[in-house]
Amino acid sequence: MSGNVDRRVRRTRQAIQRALVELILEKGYEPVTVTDLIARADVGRSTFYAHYPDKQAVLFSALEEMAFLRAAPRHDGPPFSFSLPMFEHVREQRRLVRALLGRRGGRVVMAYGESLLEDVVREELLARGARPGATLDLAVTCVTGAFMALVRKWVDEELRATPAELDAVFRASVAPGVLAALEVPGQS
Amino acid sequence: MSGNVDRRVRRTRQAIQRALVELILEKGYEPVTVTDLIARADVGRSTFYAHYPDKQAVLFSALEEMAFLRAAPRHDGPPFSFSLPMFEHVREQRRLVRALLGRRGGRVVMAYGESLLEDVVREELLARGARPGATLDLAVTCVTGAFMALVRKWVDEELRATPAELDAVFRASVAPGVLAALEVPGQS
DNA sequence: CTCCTCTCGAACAACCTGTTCTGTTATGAA
DNA sequence: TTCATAACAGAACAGGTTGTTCGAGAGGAG
Repeated sequence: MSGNVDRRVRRTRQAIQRALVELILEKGYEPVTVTDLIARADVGRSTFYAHYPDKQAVLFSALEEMAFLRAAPRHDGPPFSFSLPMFEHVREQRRLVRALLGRRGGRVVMAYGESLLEDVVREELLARGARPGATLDLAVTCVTGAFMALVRKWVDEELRATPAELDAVFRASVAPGVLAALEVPGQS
Repeated sequence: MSGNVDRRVRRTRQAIQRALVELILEKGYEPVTVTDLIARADVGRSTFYAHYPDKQAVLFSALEEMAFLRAAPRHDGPPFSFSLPMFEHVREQRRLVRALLGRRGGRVVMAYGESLLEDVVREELLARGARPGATLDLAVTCVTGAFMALVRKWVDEELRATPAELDAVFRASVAPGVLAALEVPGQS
């Protein structure tokens, strides 16, 4: 009894989520219709609405798979060391991430992903001694914006690079300025 | 004869664009229908399709007003000095920018705005002596991503700050790292 | 095996789209 | 001012999507 739910329910939800990812990769998020989804998932129309109120709800359920954006940061190593593991994780789940965060993805998901990452960044900066305030908020936005932009372009294959290269340029680009602006020591 | 077009044409197109901006601010881009648009603009259905093939075409026509993202950078002052004038311009056109680039805006416009800004950033870095290559591409993405993230949050009023504050934190956060990573001197 | 949940598939009204048509009005040129 | 014409309004249209409802049937839990 995985998850304590009927096997049929698992099968149905999984089929719908899988179908959504496939269809987003083919046509982008917005053009995907519920009719497309149930055709691809081979599921009855009423069945769909028994599980999800609309298309967007499927999106959010698929989002759980992107929980790596919530990974707890380490505060002892070099700054923003969440970066390398995340890029590696993104590479492993490239299909999913491209569907959700890539160019063809929806706007809502991007905002959600950004907010997850913001928490990670803010937490690390606070742990390193930054003081809460407007400047911290701005800096967090910069760091998050830069990282997410890299991820978006990377999964869309507008950038060709290895996780290590992405990580190196990302950290080298934002860490010095941000840490100095917040008066935080570079290494612990 | 402004623009050498029939006055009725100007009136119609303007009304439709204005209606789109209003409706995006009220409900977001995606839920806006052509039927909404023509009702708000008080324009006949056939008239709409005589001017635009679809909703998205209106969006792109409104985009022309955001040409300030294409402003030519100066290469003599401090790095990334396009930032302050742009933030000021954004403040003046807050309504429009929020509709197009803000949370309720569409994904396509965001990509378009990002690509405009990327050109500006890349041009400046090349003028400062950076060498073309993968590292430059990554750095440009970081800078652009950080800037656009600030703009998005600012117009959506998730950040409260003056253009000068935004400019200061933005430049302080990204300039040192990026210039160092590209082996470019800090000041000319 | 039995019961109950889940699923199927059809049918539905309501909405939106993009096109076509006819008749009307405003515009710019003469 | 007059006038030909380009632009407009408004209705009607087929085709597609949405979200709901219903009864019949299949599949899993116990």
